[in-house]
Order: sequence, then structure tokens, then C-alpha cells
Amino acid sequence: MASNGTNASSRRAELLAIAAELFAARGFRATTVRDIADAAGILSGSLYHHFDSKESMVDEILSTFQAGLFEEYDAVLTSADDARNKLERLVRISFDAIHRNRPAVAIFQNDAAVLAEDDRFDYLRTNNERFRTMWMGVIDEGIRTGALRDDLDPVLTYRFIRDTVWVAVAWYRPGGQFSAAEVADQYLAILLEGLGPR
Amino acid sequence: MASNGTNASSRRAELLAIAAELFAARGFRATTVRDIADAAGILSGSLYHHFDSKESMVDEILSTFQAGLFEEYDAVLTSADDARNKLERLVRISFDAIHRNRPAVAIFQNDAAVLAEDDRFDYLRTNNERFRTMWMGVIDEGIRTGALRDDLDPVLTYRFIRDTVWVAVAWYRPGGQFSAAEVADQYLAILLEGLGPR
DNA sequence: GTCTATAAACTGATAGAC
DNA sequence: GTCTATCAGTTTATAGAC
Repeated sequence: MASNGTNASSRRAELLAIAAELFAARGFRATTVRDIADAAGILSGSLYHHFDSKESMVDEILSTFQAGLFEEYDAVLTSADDARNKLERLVRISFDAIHRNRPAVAIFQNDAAVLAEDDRFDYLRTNNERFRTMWMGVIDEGIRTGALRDDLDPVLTYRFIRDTVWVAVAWYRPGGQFSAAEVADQYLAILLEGLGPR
Repeated sequence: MASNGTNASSRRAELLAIAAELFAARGFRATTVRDIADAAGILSGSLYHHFDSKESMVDEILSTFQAGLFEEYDAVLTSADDARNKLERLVRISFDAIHRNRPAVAIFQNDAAVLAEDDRFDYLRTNNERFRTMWMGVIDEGIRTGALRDDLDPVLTYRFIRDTVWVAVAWYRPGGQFSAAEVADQYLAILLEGLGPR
């Protein structure tokens, strides 16, 4: 039951979760409202009692996910940790986000770029810029304080970290061989120490 | 003009290139045959003089790209180089493939998983396995010979390398700030030596 | 909250003229 | 090699009954 205690919002969340799984697996465009309704055991017209449109469903999925992620990132960035620790914590939070919100992350990875062309999804572009600023702040601080090597381009470094982390949604499965925390451990080991012999 | 010297095959290649750009930018499913025809300056029905279906277009784009890539990979793997050099060469070839076949790589990244569910695209699954075997062979050899550290899971290492390289298609643009070779240099530096201070 | 019924637009593909 | 014309199926979305 949701915080307002109504069954309506619980049903809404249920339908959103079903839609998110389908969007993540087949893509937003390739998923029809009939697919979603079928998976929910209702008829397609009934979906419009809960949502304005297919777009409003993916909108709510993405905006809710991003709001939660930024909250967690903020807690790290406003802490007293040094750059190296902040970087590690951001990476761990991100892998954990893949664990807890896999469909939303997958939709973001696969469909956000096209969705962002629509005015309705302006916030995707705004949030991308905010996201980038957060990471770049930590990376720049790390380079300045000597926690990170200084012979690489910071922007390429940012893209490398960002892509490496989020692209894992393509293969990560909860309950698989490695937990999100174990994947984060190994990824951080490669990222910070490299694959070469030690 | 194509190797067989006909205008027909040249026009075909031209239409395929147009389709590939659209598939890469908007997704296979979201791109209509009318979109392709519009971009080519013809009517949608005329496309069917050159191709059986929309699927046969993406089929040709992906299979042609993969055939070329495997040829280049094979040349590396049958060479006398040690594991470390083979790994470097595979990474460089891959970034160069992004440079030369950006649309095909993007389509592979975004749409191949869904396409592969269709029997027609069985070869995508077969090729994925072959691709994995090639990379894992080099990684395992590197660990065995001491060229790569031995305290990480080889499969996670493979995924890390694979994802980091190919996901760059999402932002790499020919003529941008860094060439494909420069990107490969910096990625290899992070991959092999890590981001930590030296 | 779901169903019945249906509209209006879009989509992949075809047949035959030019 | 492209166009005209068009079909059959699909898709998002709506209006009102239950």
C-alpha cells in the first residue's frame, strides 16, 4: 500500500512496474499499450483510467528514478569525504541503483536519448547536465588532490566511468553469480588499479 | 561504384547507408520505411524494388559489419603476438570499427538483443558466442602468462572490456575532439594501468 | 477499475503503370 | 528505378456502459 493508503496508487505502481519491465526488455517504441494491458491482465482501454498516455508512463518511470538517484548522489557530494572516497561511493550507489531499479536504468540507457528530443522530456537533458557536473566535480578534485592520475583527459575519464557503470544494466541480473556490491568491487579494482599485473 | 560496376548495387549501398543512419539514430522499430524513403528522396514503395523488407535491410547492415569485424579480429588472433599485444590490438581495431561503421555498431548495441529473438537473426547469437570466445581466449592467456592480474573474475573482466569499448559509440563522433586512435590510447591507459596515481 | 466498441492515424508491404 | 494507388493489420486513444 502506498503512503496515501489508497488502492488506486498501489494499482498504479503495479501497472508502472509491469510497463517498466516491458519497456526495458523490448524498448519503449516497440512496446504497445496492448502488451502492457495483456501483461497486467486487463484490456488496453482500461490503462487510460490510470494514465494519460504511454508517454506519461515512461515519464513517471524515468523522473521518479532520477529523483531518487540524485538524492543519493547529493548525500555523497555534501559529505566530508575526499575525492577518492566520493568516487567509490558514487560508483557503489550506481551499481546498487541498477540492482534496485533495473528496468528504469535500462529504459534510460536505451530510450532516453530519443525521448529527450521531445519537449516533454526536457528534464532529461537538464538532469544529464547536472549528473555530469556532479561526476566531473569529483573527478577534477581527484586530479587536483593527487588521488587520480593527471595525464588523462578529464572528460574522457568521466565518460569512461559513466559508461562502464551504467552499461552493466545490459547483463546484470539480481540473483546472478555476482551481487551488485561484488560487481562494484571488481569494477572499482579495474578502474582504479587497472588490469595490468601488480 | 561498387566492385561489380553496376549502378544498381551502388544505389543499394546508398539506400542501406541512409537506412543505417536512421536505424542508429532512432532505433530499428521506431524508423519507418517511409522515413527511409523520405530521407532517400523516393516513395516508400520504391524501396521494395531493392529490398524484400525492412528486416532484410537491417540484416544486411549487421551481417556485413560483423563479417568485416571478424576478419580483422582473426588476423590478430592468428598472429604471433603475446596476449598483452593482442588485447591492445583488439581494442584498437574495435575503436576503429566504431569510427568506420558507427551506424552499424549503434544498431548492434541498441537493437541486436531484440532482433536476435527472431530465427532470421540466429547468426547474431552465434557470432556473439564466437566473439566472446575470441576475447576470453586472449584474456585467459593474459592471466596465465602474467600479462594481466589474476585476482579478478575473467568473465567480469571480459564484460568490462567489451562494454567499455563498444558503448563509446553512444558519444563518439568522427571529426570530434579526439580521434578513434586517441580515444583507444586513453581507454587502454585506464584499462591497463587504472585511474589511480602512478 | 474494467469492459465494450470504435475512431483516426500509421505501418509494412504489394501490383501494375511509366 | 520510381511512382500511383491501395490493402490489411496495427496502434494510440476515447466515450460511455457496467
